[in-house]
Amino acid sequence: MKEQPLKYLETIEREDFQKDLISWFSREQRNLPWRRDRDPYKVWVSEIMLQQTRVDTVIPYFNRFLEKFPTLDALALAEEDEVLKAWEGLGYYSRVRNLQSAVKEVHEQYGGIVPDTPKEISSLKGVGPYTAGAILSIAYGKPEPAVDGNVMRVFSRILSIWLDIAKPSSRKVFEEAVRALISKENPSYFNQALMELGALICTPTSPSCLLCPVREHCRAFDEGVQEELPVKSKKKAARKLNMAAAVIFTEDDRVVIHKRPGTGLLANLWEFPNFEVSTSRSGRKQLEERLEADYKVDASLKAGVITKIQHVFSHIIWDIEVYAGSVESSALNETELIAVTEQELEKYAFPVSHQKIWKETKLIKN
DNA sequence: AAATCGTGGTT
DNA sequence: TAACCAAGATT
Repeated sequence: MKEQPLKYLETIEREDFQKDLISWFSREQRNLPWRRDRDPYKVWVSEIMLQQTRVDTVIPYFNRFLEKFPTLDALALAEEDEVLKAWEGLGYYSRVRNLQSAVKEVHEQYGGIVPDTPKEISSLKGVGPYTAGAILSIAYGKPEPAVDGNVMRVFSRILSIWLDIAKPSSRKVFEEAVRALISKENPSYFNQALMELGALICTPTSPSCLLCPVREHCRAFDEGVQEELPVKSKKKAARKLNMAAAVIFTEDDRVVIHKRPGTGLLANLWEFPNFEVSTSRSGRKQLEERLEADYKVDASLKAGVITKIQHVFSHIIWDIEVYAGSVESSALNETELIAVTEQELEKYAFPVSHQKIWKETKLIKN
């Protein structure tokens, strides 16, 4: 016998639930820049930025991004380096490369109009099940589920669903719940209200049940188990990597940088030359060897470590020793390394770890 | 299914 | 402070 995760679904008074939820959202929703209109392009940009990212972090990025790329066509025609620069510091950079790729597709294949069918919109790069549902419901008023972490948390409590929400297979169960309960009159507010509720009231720890507009519909509150839900397995710890980075100046006081590969971690961002190193030997020696082996560049580095920087990713921790050095600018010809002025550095998108490297180097240099 | 892919804020 | 968390998608 299989446990029925949606055994309480039939007990929800659908019309009452919708009304309580939507009227609360109508009263209490935050005034956010992407809620000023329903422009599918703006909704799209906001949804991509908000993936795994807090509202307060996104707001200034969203405003700057829309200033720089006000329309879908403007983004489609922009240079990728400029787009990455606008994303600098937001993280998960493949989001914005996929976004621009998809926007180009809409520009060329759909006449610049974001498609409004699940099949077409889901085929766009970077648009998964959540984002497809969010755009379809918020921009086009279609009754499609948009199941994110908030929605899984809210419904795990309301319907007392004890599935592990960290498992990919769980999402479809929550989508089924949303399909059964979503308002056909206002799917946009219904979906947004679930997320707003998760963000403001039905929080991961210490949910404010006494302020909750749908408390009377909540099975977990009824049973006093709201703090036990949702069930979420933990992911394994990040692994540490020892790195060494070199801030290398040319005789005319330019700085040597390198563009990362187009796939993988921090794809297409710029960086100071750096390598994984062994702790058993001098980081300086290993750097010089790798600069020669990988880039055919004969640079000379100073002996001491300038500074140590730690940078934590989701799945990796970089411990970086930073060295300074110099090179003849003519030695960089025909290599993957380029030398730019300090002023020009500002135009290149760097990961935060390398922003730290430059900041610390400048502090010590001056 | 489990890893990969960033960063900053909170507990 | 280490762990956890935040409007996920891709491989």
